[in-house]
Amino acid sequence: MNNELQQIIQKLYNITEEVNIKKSNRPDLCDYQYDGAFNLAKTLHQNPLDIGNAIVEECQKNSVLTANFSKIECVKPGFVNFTLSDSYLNDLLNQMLNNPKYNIKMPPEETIILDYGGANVAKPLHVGHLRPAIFGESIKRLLTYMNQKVIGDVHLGDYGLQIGQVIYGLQQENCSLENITLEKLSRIYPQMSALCKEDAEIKEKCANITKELQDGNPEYQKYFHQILEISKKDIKKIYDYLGVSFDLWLGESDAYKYIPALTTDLETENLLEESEGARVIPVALPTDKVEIPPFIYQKSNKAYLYGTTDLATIYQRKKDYNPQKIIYTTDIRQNLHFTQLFRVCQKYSLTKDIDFEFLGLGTINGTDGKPFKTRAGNTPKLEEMFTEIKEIFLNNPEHQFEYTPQDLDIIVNSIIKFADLQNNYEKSYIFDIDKFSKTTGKTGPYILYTYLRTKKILEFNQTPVDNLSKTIYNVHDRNLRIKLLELENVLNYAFISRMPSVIANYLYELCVLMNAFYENNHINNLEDERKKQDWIILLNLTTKIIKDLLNILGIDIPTKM
RNA sequence: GUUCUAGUAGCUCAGUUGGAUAGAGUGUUGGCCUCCGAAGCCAAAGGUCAUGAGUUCGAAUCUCAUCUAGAACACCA
Repeated sequence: MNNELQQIIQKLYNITEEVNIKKSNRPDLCDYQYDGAFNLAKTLHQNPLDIGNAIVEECQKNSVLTANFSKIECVKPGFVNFTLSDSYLNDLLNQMLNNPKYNIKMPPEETIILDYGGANVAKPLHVGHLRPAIFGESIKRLLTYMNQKVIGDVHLGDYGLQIGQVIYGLQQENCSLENITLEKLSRIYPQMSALCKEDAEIKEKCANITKELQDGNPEYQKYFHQILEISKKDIKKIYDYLGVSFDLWLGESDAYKYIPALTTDLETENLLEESEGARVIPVALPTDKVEIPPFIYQKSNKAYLYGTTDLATIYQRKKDYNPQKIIYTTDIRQNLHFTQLFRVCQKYSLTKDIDFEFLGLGTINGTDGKPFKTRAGNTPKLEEMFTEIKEIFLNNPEHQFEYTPQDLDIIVNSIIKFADLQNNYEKSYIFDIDKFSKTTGKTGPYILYTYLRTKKILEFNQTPVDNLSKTIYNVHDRNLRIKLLELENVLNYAFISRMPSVIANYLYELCVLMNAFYENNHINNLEDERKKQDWIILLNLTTKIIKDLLNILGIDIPTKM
C-alpha cells in the first residue's frame, strides 16, 4: 500500500516523497495512518486538510486500495486513515499461515561472529554475567531467525592479570595443583583483587607472573591449565542451565599464537609507536570532542593486554571465518575500549572492511540504585539466585500443579529471561529478587500460561487444513488478528535495532489480546462449524508465533504452568 | 574537571526516531469462576513526561541552559 500511495502523491503533486504508512495509535479510528500531508502542506503552501482530502479522493479511484480497505478517510488536521477490510486482513493472515516464517521478507545473509558471555575464568558467574549471557543468546537466536549465519564465541577472559593474581594467591597458600578447587578459586579471586588495589608491590608481582605465564613459564602454565579446567566446567554448568550455548569456546589465551604474525603486520603497516615505554597505536581523531587515548598494544613490561588479545582474536576470526560483521556485547563500561579497538581495525588493512558493532549493556543495580550486592555485601552468585527464585515459586500457595524438575527449571528460566529482556539493554535496571520472582502480570509465566491454556483448546479439536474464511466475528477476534499482522514489523525492527525487548513487549501485548479473546469467545461448544474452524486456525497461528518468539528469547515451554 | 548516558503514575518500566486523547505491570478500590486453565478477565483512581526557554501546523521525542543521578577518561578487563 506504500507503493500505491506513493504513486498517487507523485501523480497529484509531482513529488517523489518517501511514503511511510504507520500503524495507527488510535485504533478506535483506523488501523493505519499516513501523516505525510503535513509535510506536503509545508512544501506546497497548502492546507493539509485539503491535501489529505485530495489524496483520499484519489485513493477511492484505486481498485487495489478500495478492495483492501473498507474505509479511507481524511480527518481533522490532515491525517489520512485506513481501515483494513476483513477479507484483505484474512488474506494477509492466510499468507502468513501458508508460507515459511510467516511470509516475512528476510534480510540478506551475512556471516556474523557474536562475541558474548565474556565470563572470566576463576570467578564464579554472578548477576553481572546474567545480562551478557541472556541478551547475547537472544541476539544470536534473533539474528539466526532473520537468516544470518551466526557464530557465537564465549571469548573467556582467561589470560589477563586476574590469572596472575590467582596463581600468586595459590602459591602463597602452598596449594598444589591437585588441591585446587572451585571454592578456593572463588575465595582467592576477590581477596587478591582487593589486595592488589591496596598494595602496589603485590600488584607488580602478580603482573610479573602474568607476564611469565604469557611467555610460557611451564610451572605457571600447569597452574593455568588446571584453573581453566575447573573453572570452565563450572561456567559451562551455569550456561547450560540458562540454555546459553556457544559455537566456539575460545578465549584470550587462544589468541596468543597469532600475536607474532599480527605484530609483523602492524609493523610493516607502520601502525605501532613507542610511548612512555609501551607500544601503542594512536587512534585519536581531530573531530573528537574529548581526547581518545591511544590503544595500548604492549605494556612497558612487555606483557600484552585485553586489547592485544582482542585484536589478535579478530586476526584469527578474519583468517578462519572471514565474517562480514563482528558484534560484541558486554558491559557498557567497556565502551571506550571498543571504540579504540574498532578504530585500530579501521587502520589495519586486514580488518578494514569488517563491520563492527558494540552493544553495551547497562549495569544491574540494587534497589538502592547502586551496583547490586547481597545483604552480606557480596555480589550474589547465579546459582544461588536460581535456587532462591525456585523456592519463592514453590512456596507460592496459589500454584496448582506438581512440577517436574525439568518444568521447574524451564519456569525459572522464563521468569529470569523475560524480566531481563523486556528492558532496554543499554539502560541500567534495578535488580529486585522479589520482582524477578513475580509470576503475575508482565512476566514469563504469564506468557507461558497464555500459551498453555490456548494450546489446551487445540488439543480438543482437530486442526483444519483449510484457510481462514473472509469473516471476522467480533472485536476481540479482530484485535487479535490485527496484532498478528504486526509480526513482520516487530521482527524487522528488533533485528535492525538489536533489541529483543521489542519482541518481549510485542509478545506480552499479543498474549493480552489472546487472553481477552479466550475470556470472551468459547470454542468447544460452538455449533457454527465454520466459525469454529476459523478460530482454531487463528489460535493455531497465534500459538505458533508465541512459541517462535519465546524461542528467540531463549524461553522453553513447560508441560504445565 | 571534560565527555557521554539518563530523569515519564506511589514503585518498576514501555513509548518503532516529530503526529491525533502519553501507555503497561505492580500497588490501591470495586466487579467476574453451574461455560475450553481465575498465575486470568473487566472497570475506577493515579501525570506540569526533572525545570526553564527555543525550533513549528504539532515536542516525552529535536536545540540551548539549569538541577539531579550514573558511567568513562594510558599500561585493569
